[in-house]
Amino acid sequence: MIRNDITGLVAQAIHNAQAAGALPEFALPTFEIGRTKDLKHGDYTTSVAMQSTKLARMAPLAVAQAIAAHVPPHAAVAAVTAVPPGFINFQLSDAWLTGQVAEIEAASGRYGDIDLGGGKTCQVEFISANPTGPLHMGSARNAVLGDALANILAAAGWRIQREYYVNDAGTQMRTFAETLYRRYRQALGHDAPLESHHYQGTYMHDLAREVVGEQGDRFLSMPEDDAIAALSDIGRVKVLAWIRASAEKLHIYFDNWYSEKSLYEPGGVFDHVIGSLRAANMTEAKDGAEWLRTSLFDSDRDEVLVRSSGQPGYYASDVAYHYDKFVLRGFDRVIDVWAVDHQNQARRMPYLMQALGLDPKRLDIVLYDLVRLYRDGQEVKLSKRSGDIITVDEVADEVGADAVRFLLLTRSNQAVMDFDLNLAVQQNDQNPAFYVQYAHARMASILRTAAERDFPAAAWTAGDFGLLGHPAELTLLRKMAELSEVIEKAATQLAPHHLAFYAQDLAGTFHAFYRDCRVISAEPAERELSCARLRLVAATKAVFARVLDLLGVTAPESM
RNA sequence: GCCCCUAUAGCUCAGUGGAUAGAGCGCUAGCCUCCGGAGCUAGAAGCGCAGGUUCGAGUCCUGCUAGGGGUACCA
Repeated sequence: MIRNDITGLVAQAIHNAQAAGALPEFALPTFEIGRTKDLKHGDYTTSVAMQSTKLARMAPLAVAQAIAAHVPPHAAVAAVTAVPPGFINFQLSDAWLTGQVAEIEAASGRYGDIDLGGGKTCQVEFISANPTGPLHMGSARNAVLGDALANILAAAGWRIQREYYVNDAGTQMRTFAETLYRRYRQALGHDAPLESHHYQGTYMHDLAREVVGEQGDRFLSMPEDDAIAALSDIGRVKVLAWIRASAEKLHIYFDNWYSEKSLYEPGGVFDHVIGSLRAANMTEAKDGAEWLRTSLFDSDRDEVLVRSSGQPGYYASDVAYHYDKFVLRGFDRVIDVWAVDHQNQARRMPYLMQALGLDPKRLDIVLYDLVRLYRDGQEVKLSKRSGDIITVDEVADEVGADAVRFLLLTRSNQAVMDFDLNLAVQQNDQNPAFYVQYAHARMASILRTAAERDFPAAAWTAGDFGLLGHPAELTLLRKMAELSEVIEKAATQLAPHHLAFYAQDLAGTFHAFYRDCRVISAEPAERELSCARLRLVAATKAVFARVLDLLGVTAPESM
């Protein structure tokens, strides 16, 4: 990307200035090229001169001037200026900016992609809600965050796999199956009251009736434990189908569904990993349990792998599952998306990596904060236990998948988020999701209108973008040229919200262009300019569609 | 108690140690002979408190206040 070119120019300029005697010899400090806030300062800026004053034993502005005077020429750079107190500013050339139209076209929908990943593999594991009920809105943030992250990392050069980890091995699953068994008996007219720890939601009734419809009463004659085991499998499959449908409603498609239970099959991953941990002397028997010796690392305590009951603990699943991800399946990198209430678990993950002999940096845990739902100004409490839940399906049906996704993505991860159901459902200018979609629809409309007014695509696809030069056109081109930097920031910080804000910026910039520059002109003298502008509009539409695609929001041709 | 996160405009939120802190909603005043007014322009309005580091702090450090979360052989 162009910013990297400028970084290289600055390094070269310092070297040149030193060779010419304009600067004393000193080691190149680490410096960054930043975006300016105001165009009057150019497009890019660096504070390297101010950082080097002590090294150079010169006034900051004098250092800046010496560097600026030795920047090699570059086609994309129109001006390099040194200004008080010591900034060096770079202005992009109009020719480079207008040339981005051709770059966008050549990228065919992948404009702004970068290569941070270098084609390495990265698994993004997200949602992973217990398969004990429908997907509720608490999981929607996880869903949208994980999916957008996967999109963004793919644009940043990683080969992505999306995985759902099915927590089908623990006591939650057992409780679910017991509940289903009782509801099943109730559905057949038997007395089987629920206890307080069972799932109270009405969906369990529906599930039980469905099972009765398909399987009849055959589980009544079985021993209770056998019936519960059978119902556990049947129920899990049905609930996972619900979850899959809900995810698809939000435009989310998983490449793989991984069963926690499968870790514990005889001779399976767990047996394998605990064997190698024992061989490496990484486990220790203590108080009747078997512990992973994580205190060998930065932790101040060990963690239980096998409880004194003989059952593996939860940490054992984490160990075995991540062993499978890294060692057996060979992912170069793994990202787990977890709610902030798992923060303590997240803290322990690096120790697990070290115990397995893996570099902890290959694993990122993305924590996100809670979502508080509001309706009519009142907070809507979510409680799966009491059955008082708001499902993803309800909200997606009411609000639309695009609005859900966009609104959930316009917050940084680690901030408690208020989600206003009333606001989201409004299909008007109060809803930012519609603001960005409207911009895309407007671009589509301009191209349609052009075709009706003697500007078919064939007339302008070779339009001369060198005719572009109006400030509003250049501003629009500048904004589009930022995309690769936004993708880099979002990918590096694992923070998709940067894309959501960029989408709003880009929409605003386009609307300003639309106001200032008439695209379709009937004047013969302006026909060439119209063609150039139509080409710009088509390029903008492509960039906008790309951004919406990364966010998982549809780009409508009309609305 | 200890640990983590958060605190920016009336509201919901952005803000990679840099130059005059931004956006949407709401409020005020304007803008359609002509490509989509679901749009645009202008205005009022803000970094929780106190120190520190730095040439420079909304951003880094310390303390305080307030809110959220976490501190099991649970999942």
